Amino acid sequence: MESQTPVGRKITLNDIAAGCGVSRATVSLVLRGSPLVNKVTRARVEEELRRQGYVYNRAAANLRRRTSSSVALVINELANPFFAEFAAGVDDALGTAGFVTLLGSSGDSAEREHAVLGSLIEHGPGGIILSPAEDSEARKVLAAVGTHTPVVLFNRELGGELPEYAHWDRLMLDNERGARQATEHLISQGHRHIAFFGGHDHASSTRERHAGYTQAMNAAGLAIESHWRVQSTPTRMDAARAAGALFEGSGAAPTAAVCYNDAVALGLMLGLHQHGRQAGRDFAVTGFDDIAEASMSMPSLTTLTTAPRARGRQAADMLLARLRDPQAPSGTIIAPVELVVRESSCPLS
Amino acid sequence: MESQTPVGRKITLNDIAAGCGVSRATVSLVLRGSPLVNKVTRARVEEELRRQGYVYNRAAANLRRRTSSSVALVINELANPFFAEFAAGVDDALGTAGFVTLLGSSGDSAEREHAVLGSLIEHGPGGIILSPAEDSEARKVLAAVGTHTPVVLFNRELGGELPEYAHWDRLMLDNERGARQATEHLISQGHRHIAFFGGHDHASSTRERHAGYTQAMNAAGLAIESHWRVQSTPTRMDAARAAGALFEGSGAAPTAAVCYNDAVALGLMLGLHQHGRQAGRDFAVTGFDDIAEASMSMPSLTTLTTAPRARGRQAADMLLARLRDPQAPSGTIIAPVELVVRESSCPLS
DNA sequence: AGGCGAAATTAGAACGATTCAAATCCACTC
DNA sequence: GAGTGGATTTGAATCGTTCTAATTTCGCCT
Repeated sequence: MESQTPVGRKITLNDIAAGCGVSRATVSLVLRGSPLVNKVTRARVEEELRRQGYVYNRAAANLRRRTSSSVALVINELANPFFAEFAAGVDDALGTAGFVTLLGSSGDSAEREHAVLGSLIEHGPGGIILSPAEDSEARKVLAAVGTHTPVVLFNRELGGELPEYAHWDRLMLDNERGARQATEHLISQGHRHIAFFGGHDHASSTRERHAGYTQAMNAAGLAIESHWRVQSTPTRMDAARAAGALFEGSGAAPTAAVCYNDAVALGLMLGLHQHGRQAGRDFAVTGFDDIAEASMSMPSLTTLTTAPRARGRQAADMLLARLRDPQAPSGTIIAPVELVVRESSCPLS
Repeated sequence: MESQTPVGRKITLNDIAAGCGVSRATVSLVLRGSPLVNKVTRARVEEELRRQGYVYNRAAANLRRRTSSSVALVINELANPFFAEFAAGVDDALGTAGFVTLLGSSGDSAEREHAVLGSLIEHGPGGIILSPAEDSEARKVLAAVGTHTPVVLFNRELGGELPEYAHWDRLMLDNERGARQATEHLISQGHRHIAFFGGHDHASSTRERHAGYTQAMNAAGLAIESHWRVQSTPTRMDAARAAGALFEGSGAAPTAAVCYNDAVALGLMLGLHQHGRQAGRDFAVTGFDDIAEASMSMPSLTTLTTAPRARGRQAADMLLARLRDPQAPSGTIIAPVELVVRESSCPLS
């Protein structure tokens, strides 16, 4: 019997109230399952709601209650599987908590990020989860989001100083420890000439991973040649292009490389061919992220798994906790990463 | 001089109006750049907006104007790079049109999809872009979104019949033409014995691709041996397993294969080794999708690129056009796919 | 019949913007 | 100095919900 009119105006509380001879307030109470309303009235109203095909207008409700039921998620590069997984995790957790995700993608440009934040903030999200663009600055982000909306930062630090009254939460990966583990693993495979490949030193995550690598090398008493540090954009293409630089220095050529991330590692494996080497046979490679392709590549890639989907859920949970208690002291969580050994990290031949 | 109060209540039009001795209406006009307001008043108001750190409340505006500035995007599996790219494209196009993206992920479950749609619709999106879950049914989707919100379907048809009053737009891929092009390419490379490898015939996309292959073969006057059609689950593993079947028939062995998709093609290339052949040397292979790995594999894979990011922009554009003219007849766009020739489709040796 | 308290319902003012009609202002002209 | 007309400004209603304070209903007791 539920006939929906194929076409017509939007149905509001007033229509329902009029439709069954009761006040707007009562209908509102029914909608929110208040115990105040009488059983039989409730049934009558519910029937009418169904009959007219009512849909709740959450925006109006939020306006009146001065609440929000959305969270903005701003990702530096959604097309990267790592962040796509992260986004899926965020959306999952927010969804089950009854929040809706406002998506924004910055394409790793601070300028675009600023515009996106400005647009999203006008929709009044309860909070923001931000994976910053490479060159994003604290001051500008703060200007865009204002001081009323809590922020959870993921994956990267912002450039510059954040005023202390803005207490933002952080969820970071244990970059340093991960890179150290990867390096130690290569050392245990017999390698002595190990490069650090890819990424840009001005990004905090790159610096941390490089630091972990350096620590492991120092701890093992191994020297590092300057041409073993090759920077690149964190994409496969650029990494493949940059591979040659590893073998151009005057000193010893490396026999292994700790890569900034999986994309870069896959690109390096490709680039090695053009310099007469084959990853997993006569050159060892490790990545970072454990994207889906890592286990499927030839050779399969030794890397650090970061469980991006779980991180997404975690970031969402941090934000939800903050919404519940805005006054709680802000915190930083460093998520552990785990080494997954596959074929690409062959022993020294 | 722009001092933002680190903490305090949200600023509204009233605060600004009071702050510079002008009415709420005038401030509203300034905000929307109306030519009605005097230069000097405008300057004064704008200064005050900045001073108090005003942020526009779009929800309130939308309520009054009965408009919407958001679009819901529901994806069956966000973690899949193909859909992640698509989502990035959608968000890009919507963003530049001043819309915000409400994200939802259904995890390819019709049930979850229903819940997600129900939740999103309450936020009053102007329209919905839906990449349906595998088992999603027209009737249930319609019940969730109602008849007031335009829908663009992507990539898959819904099960069951859609009432004719719901005129939804569609954006699908040209499976048939793509497979035909791949086949024609192999023929032009000199191949005469060409197989169609992988996929299950009960899936509509497989049937369409297989039809394209058959057309090209017929048009070239080439006969097809029955053992040149090998089915498999569309995964690399199963494809590698099934490769042998190509060479087991009594008739001529194929020298090339059109594969259902890239995953299957990569699996086949792996499986060929075990039957004494090498893809890109003495056996030609094509894929479908142009996943990231296609260009990185050894040999690199000739395939059909679906440009998922461009599809995303296109879907968004279709929806925006529909919002501009709700009465326009609904349409279906079959997006072209493009052949990318790489190493795997070698000439007949 | 009158009174009382609990249960159920409702009127009406918010929330923060937009919009229309009406009110003001301000040179100028005659 | 009244009249005119264009340029500005504004009061008040409105969007669809929530919420407070009040009002109505009703069963039951004396």
